[in-house]
Amino acid sequence: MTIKEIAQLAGVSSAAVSRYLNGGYISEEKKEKIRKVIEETGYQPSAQARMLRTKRACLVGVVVPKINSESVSRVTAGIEQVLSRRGYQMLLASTDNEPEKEITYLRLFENYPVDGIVLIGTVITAEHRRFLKESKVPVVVVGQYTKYANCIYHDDYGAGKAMGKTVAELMMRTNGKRGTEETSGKVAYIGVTREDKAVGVSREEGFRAGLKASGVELSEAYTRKAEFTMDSGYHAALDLLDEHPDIQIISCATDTIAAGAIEALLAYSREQVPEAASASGTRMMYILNRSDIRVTGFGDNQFLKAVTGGIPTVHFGYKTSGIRGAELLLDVIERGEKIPVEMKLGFRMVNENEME
Amino acid sequence: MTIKEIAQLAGVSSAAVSRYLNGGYISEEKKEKIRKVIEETGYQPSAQARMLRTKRACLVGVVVPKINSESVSRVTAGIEQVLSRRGYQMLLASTDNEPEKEITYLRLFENYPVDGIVLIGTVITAEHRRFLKESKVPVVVVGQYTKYANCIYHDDYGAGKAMGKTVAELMMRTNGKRGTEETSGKVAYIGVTREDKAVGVSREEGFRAGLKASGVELSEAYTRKAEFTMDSGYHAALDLLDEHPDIQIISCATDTIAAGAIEALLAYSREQVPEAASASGTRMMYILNRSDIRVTGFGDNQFLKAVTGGIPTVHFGYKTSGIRGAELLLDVIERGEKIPVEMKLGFRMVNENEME
DNA sequence: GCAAAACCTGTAATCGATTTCACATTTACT
DNA sequence: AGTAAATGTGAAATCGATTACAGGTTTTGC
Repeated sequence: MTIKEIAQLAGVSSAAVSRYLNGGYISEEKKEKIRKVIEETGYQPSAQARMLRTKRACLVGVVVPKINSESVSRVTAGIEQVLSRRGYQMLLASTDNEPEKEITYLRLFENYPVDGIVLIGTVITAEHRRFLKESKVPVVVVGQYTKYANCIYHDDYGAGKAMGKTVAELMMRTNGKRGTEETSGKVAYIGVTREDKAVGVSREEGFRAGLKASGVELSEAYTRKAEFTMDSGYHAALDLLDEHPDIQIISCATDTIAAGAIEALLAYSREQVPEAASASGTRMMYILNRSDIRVTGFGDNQFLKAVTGGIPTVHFGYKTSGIRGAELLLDVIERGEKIPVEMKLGFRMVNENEME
Repeated sequence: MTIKEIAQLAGVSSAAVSRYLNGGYISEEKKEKIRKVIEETGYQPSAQARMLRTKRACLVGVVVPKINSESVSRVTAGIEQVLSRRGYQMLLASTDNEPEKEITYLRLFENYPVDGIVLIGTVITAEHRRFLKESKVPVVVVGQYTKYANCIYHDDYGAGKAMGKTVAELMMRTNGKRGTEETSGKVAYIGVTREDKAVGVSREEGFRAGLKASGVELSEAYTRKAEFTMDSGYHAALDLLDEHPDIQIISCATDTIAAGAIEALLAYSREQVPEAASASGTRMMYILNRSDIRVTGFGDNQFLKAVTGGIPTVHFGYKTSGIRGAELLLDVIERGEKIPVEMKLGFRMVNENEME
């Protein structure tokens, strides 16, 4: 069914049908005729043809690193909220943490007709920068700082620092000491690639700074790199525990990694304490009882909080960043806003069992 | 940059450029010229115009109920694996569990040019059926049975039944009894809307059948309905625990709901056993120690398994269903396969601490 | 050496919509 | 009444690509 056929059936010109569809001058009489024909045929105009002509799709593309992620879903929820209120729809492209796929999908969205793109950033390569500079459609980057596009990012350094202080305090409270020698070397950190400036650099450096401010030094031997997966966190933590039996706190760059670390704690105890009988629950009790090994994260994952009761973590305004990002994007799309914007969002410490 | 401008710059016709791009007859000389111009300008052909003409996009749209979900992400991972191998790209639309949005996005994909659609189904309304019957583009439904499209679904009834039997056994082992009176009324079930035929009907009826086969009856007073969220599971479980202090097992329709139930157990114990001191970990120990309240789920969520050590659950071939779904879709798209297919995939019981 | 096949090329039609334009008809206002 | 403004209308141009077609050149085969 094309607009021509509809026009023919209704005995009008295709222009009339188009006007009917888009609210131009059209007599009641023809309106009725067209309405009827469309009703009968179930005609739906081709979005592609319309977009080819009008250059407007009322569509926004969002490129995300993975879909099974609470942080990502909070951001997209924020985006979706704004978009749907303003009559836009949202399409997602997941890149599975492969930066090249990111470029591919950015280009897809660029040529495909979307009015704007939100990139939930991980790493910003030269390729990314080139895209941002040359892109025909407006782009907003969420989660990473960049000069080449409007961006909204979180205060990862500040969050890291706050966590560092919290961890240092936790250690001192546990050990009842305030010296450096006694506490250093008992806190471990599982980070991510430094290519990710927000999480891999700022957050980690903030963490180090926070520790240092409280007189604790993070030793290189006590750090590991992981991917953004639970599995990867599991292996990194296991490795740490094997090598350094004196570890008291494992701080992780994300809650997902922290979940993996918790899993490792379970497995570790199974090996180390075979006499802790195999009855269900016993191991977990043992683990949780070992108050000398604690895990911290970043991101305030609700799932983790629910099933473990919560670990020290940081709440970022992910949903807010989605909301602001979408608003920024629509400003550019609809009002042609030209002034570049960089927005930094704060955070909130979430401590284990904070209700007490 | 359009093909015409490129043609102009290279001193050839637009047809020549098109042939260069798509591999038609073209002399080496012009090839070189065009290559250079494209190189310089960074020209990228408009996908929309191309598709308008060719009716092929090498794109598949996937409509999902939510993105922050392990099951959904496993399905999409399977789809993506097949698609990328065959040179297709994947676009996602998330509906946030709102069936009307599902229709909206299905229509978007239909008019937007995608070659095919995968619908990860929740409920199939009359509206859905109408779409499936009339759709211009091929559709595969994953996760629900339907007559109106190729579909791939899981053996939810069988899985439910197996879980029912497992639960019954667990109860008997705990109570050391085989009678009906003593065991009935101590197992609770948190299900979902019956509009979801797979999870809300088949899975639940299977569960009931499984229990019954072992002489246990699921009483209506011990069942609740929840959404597909942790929060909803939390409230349902709390409600159950409040009303029936004798509950021994809470079986949940999904692992996500089960996570909520575990959270409820934590909160419940905090209220019921105030003397269980507030020291971190103590509550959790208390909970896990209460071997008389257990939680089961469906879906084999890895996150849940990692941080809790695992609960009895069922593993479905989500990734496989994605793979098969994509293959089915491509068969229709590329080879015009006409024979309708219904595919039922099996399952595997996963029991807590099965390694022992 | 000559026909057939293969190789190149540009013009113009096409995809399915929107929108400009030129023109006709009403309605409103001095 | 006479002009201006508002309302309707369809033909044709347009968006940016692909491709059928018609025609020209070179290569191949015998």
